[in-house]
Amino acid sequence: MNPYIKRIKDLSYKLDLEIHAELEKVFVDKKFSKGAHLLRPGQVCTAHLLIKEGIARKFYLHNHKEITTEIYFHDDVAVSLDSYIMQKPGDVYVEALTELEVTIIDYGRFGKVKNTYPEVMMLDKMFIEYYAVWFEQRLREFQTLDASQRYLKLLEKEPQIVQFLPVTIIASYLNVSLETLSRIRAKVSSE
Amino acid sequence: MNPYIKRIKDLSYKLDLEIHAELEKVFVDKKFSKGAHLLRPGQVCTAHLLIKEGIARKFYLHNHKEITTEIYFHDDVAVSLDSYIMQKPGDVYVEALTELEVTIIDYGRFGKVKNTYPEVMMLDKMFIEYYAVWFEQRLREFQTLDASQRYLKLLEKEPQIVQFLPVTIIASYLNVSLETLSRIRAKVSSE
DNA sequence: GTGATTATTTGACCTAAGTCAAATTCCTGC
DNA sequence: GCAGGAATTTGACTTAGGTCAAATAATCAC
Repeated sequence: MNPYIKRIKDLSYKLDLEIHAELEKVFVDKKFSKGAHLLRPGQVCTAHLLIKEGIARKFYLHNHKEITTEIYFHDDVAVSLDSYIMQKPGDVYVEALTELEVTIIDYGRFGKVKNTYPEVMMLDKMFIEYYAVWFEQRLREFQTLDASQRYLKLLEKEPQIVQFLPVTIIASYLNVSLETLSRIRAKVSSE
Repeated sequence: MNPYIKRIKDLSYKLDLEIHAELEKVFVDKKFSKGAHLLRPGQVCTAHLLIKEGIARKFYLHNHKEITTEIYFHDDVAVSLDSYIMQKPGDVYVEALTELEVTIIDYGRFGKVKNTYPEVMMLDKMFIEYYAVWFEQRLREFQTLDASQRYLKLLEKEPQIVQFLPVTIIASYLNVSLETLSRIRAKVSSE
């Protein structure tokens, strides 16, 4: 398991029952159907979205082209970071790629629990740390790897993405054209 | 001013004297000469480095090529995030590009203050938030802009970088070859 | 199953940016 | 000021990956 995730889980197991009970009150489960938008540009991101079941992605539009920034599976948390932190309108979509079940963690209500219990604040901080390091690593991949290497790394690190999703989305996640991705796949599988 | 920086400054002005005094005790000033390495691969990043005077950068090596990830000026904070959070050996250099004065904020000693005063923990969290959003934006620039657009954006957002630093470093920050950067500059200045 | 629609692959061609090499220009120390 | 070295620019050539278009292949509705 990713050491950052492990750290978060370890701490959350240690929380006492009272805190757990308070957190439970903040959680609200909700279902979305395939293709639904859980968040759109212009909206303020007022919640963390914890994925319980299904697949989702975050993307933004650039010159009418969709650029996928993250793909979420079970236990991942979807959030438009800038919009959430500043509570200002964002510019991304969060979209259900399959039938989806999520736990919604409301900004305001979670904030209250956070301010009451330092452990919860710590948990929140660890989440941001994970996010920051994840982004730093992803940036490095763009700086150091060419298209095929990025694909191979994805295949290795997140085979579920390659297995379950159409090339259009994988290509936009790798920041290559779908034709190029198709050629990369042809080459890789012929080897 | 960047809204994230403003948020951090606003909160830090509000801290009461007691906390300020505690923080002061943690700060240690130090000078480095041009070319010095404040951090090297293999070392654990045990401090935040707050730049007081001069310019520094962070970079890593990839295939014997230096890739500059950040460039720091007055009031910026240099830290190898992954190494600092996990207190494990990192893989980056922090280098003084000029004569340099920094305030060193030790991990362990700062941690104690953080755990005593929730406001300081909050301050620390805000710093990480800034970092995460900064990385997310930088990633977007690589995903959506070509070499000239990245250069023009840098010229607009951080003219000091372009003014004071050699093309080699700017090029490695923009992730282009120095020849390409030189051609971009020739074109831009002839327009 | 069959036709229609959508996703993927393949082909031909183009362009941004890289590499290697040579030519300048800019700094230094003396 | 000048010789030597570094930094920068310019030129010629190559290449990864993009675009546009056509051909298959897969999926869905009925």
